[in-house]
Amino acid sequence: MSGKRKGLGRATVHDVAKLAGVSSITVSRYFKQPEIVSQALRDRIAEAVKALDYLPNHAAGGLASTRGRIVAMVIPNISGPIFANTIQSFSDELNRHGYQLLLASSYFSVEKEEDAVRAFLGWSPAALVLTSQYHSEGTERLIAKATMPVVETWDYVPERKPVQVGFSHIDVGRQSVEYLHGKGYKRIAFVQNSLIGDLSALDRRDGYIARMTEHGLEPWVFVPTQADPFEAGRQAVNSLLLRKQPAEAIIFANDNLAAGGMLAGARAGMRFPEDCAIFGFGNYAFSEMLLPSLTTIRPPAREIGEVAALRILQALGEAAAEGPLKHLNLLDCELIARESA
Amino acid sequence: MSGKRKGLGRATVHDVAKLAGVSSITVSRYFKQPEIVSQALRDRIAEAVKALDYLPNHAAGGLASTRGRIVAMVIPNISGPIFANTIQSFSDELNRHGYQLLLASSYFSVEKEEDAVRAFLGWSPAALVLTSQYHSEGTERLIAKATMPVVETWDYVPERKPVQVGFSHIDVGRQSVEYLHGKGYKRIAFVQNSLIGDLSALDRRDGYIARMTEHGLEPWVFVPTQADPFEAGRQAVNSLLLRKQPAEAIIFANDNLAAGGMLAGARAGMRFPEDCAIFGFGNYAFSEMLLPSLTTIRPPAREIGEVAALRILQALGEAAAEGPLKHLNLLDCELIARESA
DNA sequence: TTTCTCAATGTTACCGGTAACATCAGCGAG
DNA sequence: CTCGCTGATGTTACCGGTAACATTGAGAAA
Repeated sequence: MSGKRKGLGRATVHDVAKLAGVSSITVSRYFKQPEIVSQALRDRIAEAVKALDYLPNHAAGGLASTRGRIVAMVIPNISGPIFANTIQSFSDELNRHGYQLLLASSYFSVEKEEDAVRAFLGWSPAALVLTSQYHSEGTERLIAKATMPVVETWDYVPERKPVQVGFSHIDVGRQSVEYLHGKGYKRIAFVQNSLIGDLSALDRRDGYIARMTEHGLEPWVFVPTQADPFEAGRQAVNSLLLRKQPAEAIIFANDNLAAGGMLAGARAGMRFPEDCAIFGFGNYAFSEMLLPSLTTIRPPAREIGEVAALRILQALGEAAAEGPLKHLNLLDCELIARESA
Repeated sequence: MSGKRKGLGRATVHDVAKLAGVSSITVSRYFKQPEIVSQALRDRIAEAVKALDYLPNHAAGGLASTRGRIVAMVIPNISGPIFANTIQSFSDELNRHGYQLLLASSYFSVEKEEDAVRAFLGWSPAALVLTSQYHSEGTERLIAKATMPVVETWDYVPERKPVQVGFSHIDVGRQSVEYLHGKGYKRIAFVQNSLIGDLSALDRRDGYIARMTEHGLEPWVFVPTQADPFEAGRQAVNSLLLRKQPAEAIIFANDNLAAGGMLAGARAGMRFPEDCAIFGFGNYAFSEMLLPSLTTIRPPAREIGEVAALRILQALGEAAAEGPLKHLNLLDCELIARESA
């Protein structure tokens, strides 16, 4: 009932200290390094904490120690079928160690990404996580100057300075070709997604082109004009199959397109894989529920989140159990052969 | 090269102030209320900010003003098919107004939820968002004492003190019955999910039971023992259809179960809806891609996020454009009639 | 007994902003 | 010409913790 400034009205370390008859720093130590506080004081403090319903103010703590327990992540989207697993596992692993997740989405826009990074840096997060290796110049400058660990996920390009946790999209493209080629298919087309900005998908296309060429086969890339993945898939199937020399197999840039294509084809009386083999990417939740179930490549979404969190915790000195080399940063995709190819 | 405490090594308001030849509070005002700073000083400050690459430290600002620009949200899960849209739209709307989202998942565990709430309160978020009306006692106590706005989502029970933004699960159950009853089905079964903890799903079941009873029909609830939704669906279909008096229609607690059931049935040669009508809940991404496409109810996931954000912004005085009553807090679900029922 | 060591605890100042109040210049009214 | 008011800017202290250094006391070593 007096202080000029109001505060939040909550109990502070000082209140706890007074009640427990110790100094405030001891209360602070009770939380950060309980082992250096004597049992007697620990008990008294615990009692006071409970009596006052004390909750530490992390903003104050972070300010004083210049190392908050927040980790910031920018991801293209939350609601898409791809990244949610990464966010989930990343968040869980962090929470387990007492860190909190600050999240924003970029929608594959490097400008939005930069805005988010700028806003996040204001919170001095303990670490910063981005998606892919492609950023704006501004972002590059910010992360170059950043003092906290920076991790790039969903891509693996070890030459870059930030730590990478991901996989090679180019190899995914090659792997898809390899699988279909091994099954005897020759006229293998690739359907790109029309989503502007997802640069990594273009890497997969490049891998496809490279491997096709190595096999002496002619690459055949179709770029849908429809934005809706469903419609785009239909468009691709119509264009690639209703012709004299139809495609024998189609690699879609993602499972959404593949499903759209298959569904359009099925409703038009086509049969897969008899009329054409279908190959996707992403292993979305529905992929195994389709008829025929979709052959695809599962990106290590969950693993990326886990390993990224692990690397960050290590960098922050929370090393914990796991041996430092239990995981490598280059993760494997899993080819899931189902009915469609 | 001197100060006892190191700081983050970044430029501060004081640095900017010195360079611009003003006092630090003026720099602070430049950011919070530019209109009360003279044009001359604004220019000088802007220059200094750019020269030093100054980024405001939000932790310090939040501490001093006791109102940070962080909003905390606890949600059952991120990677499931349901909540991602809510998170996405919520986060987008907040970002648009300069707020950041702090996120944690509870996995339908009220204890985990309480842990998250406790951790979040330490950041003195500007607002707190929870899912559903069911919490632990500890959580109830915490939010009762909380000074910031608290919003509960995905449920609408206006009697409660926290603001609600959601829909009535009981009505969803009734609505499902109504639709099938209107199509002439009598032996309508309900397949509950076995996911322990999702209390709202039980409300849907109760709505089903109530409406069935009102129609003079006998409720018929099947509880799968399998945890995997796919397997659970199969189990339900086998149990409900391979009998003398098979079910004519089945309402599944969610689309995952429905899809699992339909797929199991299809592979066993059953035809839907000829042999049995199938009705889901959730309108998951795959639901329109199934063969037959799934009749279901779309919860207003995206709208919940938007309205929750709007309510919070209003409570924080960021009123902004939207008239206060443009949205109500009780949102509508959309029944999507497709092929399966 | 004296000195030294080390573990337990306290004192002080500071992290980077901003609320509250003070000051000051310019200007119209009396 | 002085007074009072208003808008622009500055001073001071404080938000709630914790780093760095100081102090204390008990037991070990001399």
